[in-house]
Amino acid sequence: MTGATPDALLRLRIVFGTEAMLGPGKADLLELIAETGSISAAGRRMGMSYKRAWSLVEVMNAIFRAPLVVSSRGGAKGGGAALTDEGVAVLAAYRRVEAQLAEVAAEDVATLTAMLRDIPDGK
Amino acid sequence: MTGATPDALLRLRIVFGTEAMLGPGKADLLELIAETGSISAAGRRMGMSYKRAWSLVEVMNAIFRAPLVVSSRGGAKGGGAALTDEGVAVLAAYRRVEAQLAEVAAEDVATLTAMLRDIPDGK
DNA sequence: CGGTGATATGTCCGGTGAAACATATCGATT
DNA sequence: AATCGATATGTTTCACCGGACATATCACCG
Repeated sequence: MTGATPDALLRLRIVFGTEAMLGPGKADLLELIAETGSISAAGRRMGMSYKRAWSLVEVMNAIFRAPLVVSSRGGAKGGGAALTDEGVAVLAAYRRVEAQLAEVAAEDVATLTAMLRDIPDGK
Repeated sequence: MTGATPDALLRLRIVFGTEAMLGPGKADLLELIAETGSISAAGRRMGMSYKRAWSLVEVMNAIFRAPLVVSSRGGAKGGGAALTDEGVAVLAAYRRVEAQLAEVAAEDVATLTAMLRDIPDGK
């Protein structure tokens, strides 16, 4: 039961190059980092190992000119992480596209759903 | 180098249940089956084994009430496959959503692209 | 009736990505 | 200086997906 992402009806991935891409996983992670102020806490909430969460952050920071996440070690609470302005902007852009997608896709998705054999779980 | 899909800027996946989903791979496959009249030819074009192509078709036919692809064995040319009306409809719906997505996402995608470190290949 | 070419399926095997485990490091606070 | 919690990173193991093979089957046509 990895249960990575609950189950969004529409999953969007923005592919930049061969390696660089932004999907639901990284977006959710960004959001949770902003919310929790910690990479590990964010990863925990998503049910992924700290290692994985951290490596995703590493990738994101690598593909963008400016880092999306800044982190600090040590200190009273051990450390922490936060989104930079760029991180906030990237997350916002992704969410915006997601929302607009949901809007324009609604009709066709309804059509497709109606053609399905059975509804696995009343989503 | 599987190189399934060259590199679409926007990859869309419509998730129905836990197993049932429709993404670029299945959509492209449907399109190529319609075009070639053959599962194996379609798979070949996409650089995938016949087995894989066939299994994708199997899944699609399973999750929808009516099969999207009908196939026949034997005959002068050995056999063949074609899309049903439902198959055509599903493909059309998917492509429509894709197109609309590209439209509404253009601006934000441009923003994100501008924030990237380097352009891998002038896509 | 045998050749043909594509569908239909099964098995095996290897590579890949992720999980699991293991540390090392840092620095404000106490 | 000792503690604490989170960052930072390496290594090893493992499960799973997909590719490569291997066949069986079918029906039209020459």
